[in-house]
Amino acid sequence: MADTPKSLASEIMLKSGKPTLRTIADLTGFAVTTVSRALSNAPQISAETRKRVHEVAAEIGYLPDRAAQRLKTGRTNVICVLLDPHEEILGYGISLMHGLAKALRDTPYHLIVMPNFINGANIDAVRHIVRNGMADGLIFSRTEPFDPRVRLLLENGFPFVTHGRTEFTTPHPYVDYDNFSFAYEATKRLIGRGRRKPMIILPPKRMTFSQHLLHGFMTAVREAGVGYEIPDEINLDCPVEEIRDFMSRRAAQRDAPDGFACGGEVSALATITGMSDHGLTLGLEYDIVAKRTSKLLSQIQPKVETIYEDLTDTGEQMGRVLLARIAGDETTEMQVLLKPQISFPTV
Amino acid sequence: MADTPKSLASEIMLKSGKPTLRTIADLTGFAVTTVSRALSNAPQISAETRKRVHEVAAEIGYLPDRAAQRLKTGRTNVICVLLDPHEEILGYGISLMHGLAKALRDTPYHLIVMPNFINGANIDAVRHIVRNGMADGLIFSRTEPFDPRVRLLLENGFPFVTHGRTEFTTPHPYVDYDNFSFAYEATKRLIGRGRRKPMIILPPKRMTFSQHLLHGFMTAVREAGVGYEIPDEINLDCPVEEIRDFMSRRAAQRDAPDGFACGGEVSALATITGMSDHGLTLGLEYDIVAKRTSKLLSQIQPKVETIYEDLTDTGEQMGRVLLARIAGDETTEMQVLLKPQISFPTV
DNA sequence: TGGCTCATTTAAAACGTTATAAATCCCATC
DNA sequence: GATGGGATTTATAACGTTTTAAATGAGCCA
Repeated sequence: MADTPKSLASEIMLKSGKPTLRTIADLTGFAVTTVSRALSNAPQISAETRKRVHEVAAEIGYLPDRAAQRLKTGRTNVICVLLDPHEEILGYGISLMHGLAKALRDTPYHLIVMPNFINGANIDAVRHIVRNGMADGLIFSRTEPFDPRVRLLLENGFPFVTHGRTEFTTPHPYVDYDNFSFAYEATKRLIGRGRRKPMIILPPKRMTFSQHLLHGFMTAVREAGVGYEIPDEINLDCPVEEIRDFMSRRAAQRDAPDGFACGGEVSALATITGMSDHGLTLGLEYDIVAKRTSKLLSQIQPKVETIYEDLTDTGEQMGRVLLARIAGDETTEMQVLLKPQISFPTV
Repeated sequence: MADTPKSLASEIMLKSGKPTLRTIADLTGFAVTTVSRALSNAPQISAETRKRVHEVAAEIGYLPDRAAQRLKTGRTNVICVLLDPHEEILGYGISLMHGLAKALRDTPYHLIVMPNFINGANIDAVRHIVRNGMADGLIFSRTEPFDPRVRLLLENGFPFVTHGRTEFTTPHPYVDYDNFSFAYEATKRLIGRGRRKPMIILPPKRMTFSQHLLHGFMTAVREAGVGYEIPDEINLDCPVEEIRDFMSRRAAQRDAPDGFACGGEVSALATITGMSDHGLTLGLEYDIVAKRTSKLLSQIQPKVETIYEDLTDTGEQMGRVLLARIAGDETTEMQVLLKPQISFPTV
């Protein structure tokens, strides 16, 4: 452990642009191997050496070269998130990513995004990532009961966390929102306000959470013994104008619904607009209870009752679970079901 | 150039998990160097060899190892996008990223996102990326006239494209929206509808495009010789409720504005809500012309006139410009100013 | 002192690619 | 029949890290 004079230190620093293990080795007099070990806190390194190496590393601002680490270890230190085009609206995707990034802070992991250009579960991207080891873990939303992406990942033992559940018998990590409870509670509130014919706007049928929402809705409806309606023509993924037009048409017909459980803020706004085309007023002729994922709706339309889904928290939990899964941690609970905050939260 | 029998081929394939240059070399009988050259279409390789190597590579699904390439060349094949928390609303950030990803398709570039957790231009993230060569190029929004990030990047010759301009004398690549024209046109429309006291809701003053908007607004106002008002208490980054409350308060006072140029859809909705608190109706007592970046507003509130800003296109152009900048292409125009589509586009 | 163990440290190889420099080969030319 | 040169191909050395196996040194007992 040579005590390097200042001049030598700066000379060594100047010669090499970016500090590497070699730089620290030259500076301390240790071998590269020792430096590597000291920095990764390997047990066989003496406390004194470890301390000295850490000091020098901090001083010269050493940062391990990601490419070299990745090449050697096979670990990429990359988490990949698959982004669906439907996540564009109202910051859905960004909130999730923000939460993810929060969980990944102070870890070596980087977040790379792969937007899905084609519609539906993009199995090709997943296969590509798995086959070529492009990431250490995968995150995606909008699962289907027998989602081919989940099957592929399970078969290959590739770490991932879904936002949404499946119906495979093999359990896998997920962080999901309890959409049954949401729909059940939302519908009960509508009925509680005296509405006798609630309608629910569902996501496309193929997705798992569509079934959960439907189930919650039907449970509430049957318990109360009221009528109900489920539109076939529209879903939460439809363009705003289609939902609005549908509501407008429907309002003009007989036996129009008098309550709406909306799975998203946009569909709630579209419903209000469509209904108002026929002079129907929110709070008077009908009510809405909607899922709230941003601050927008409840501020713009305080008459819409909302139940909150915290997507940033969801993202953060997904990150946490994925890191545990990658680390092979068996103690962490890998399946998280987030309960709706049904206690009328204020923004 | 040995013609390898099938059995040997499969044997070689089996031995090594992931195909590498070595695999192709063994399969074709060429040296690793030759294979590398053939795949990168180096001029000194014979057409015949090149063809054969490409064939085999395609057949076994060879993909170059990113880590090895990065280690050797120093190029990361990564584009980093800095995400501001204010980009959360209405899919602003996601649209941009979608466009970016579109430009990066069929290139080796991956898109990594770094959300900004602290408020304001986060120079630390930029310094970290530059110093440690974490990416080949950088993308960010919400520039300030003398944005420290731009200065740092210019000083280091690091490739980047901003969404927004600066006032540095050294030119740098940007893709911006002509916010002067937007504000000018929006205000003229308000005046054209007979409004005599327009108001504009601006982004925080420190950002360059705030000045552009202000300038456009003032030009229109002065040309027409009408009154105007510019609120000091609120800006486009404010939470929805603050804008709504402000509008509500302002509507109650004397000489309330009768026209609003809104730089975002959310502020437009908040304005409508705030005004309606005092029984003022859009289209009757006042008008709004707003910037439209999603399908939401114009469908929900057809009475709000909108002028479109295509953020997906913006992202795509930014990607295109950045790739050209990285490639050192001098012919590509590095400064793009997107004109508002003032011709009353339909969604 | 020699031999043994345990605690540290080290040298060398490897990950998969590209760059540099050197080696072939083929053919035309003297 | 050598000589030179252009066209191809190749061996070797890196890039910065981790891993494997080997070396060094100190302490201890015989």
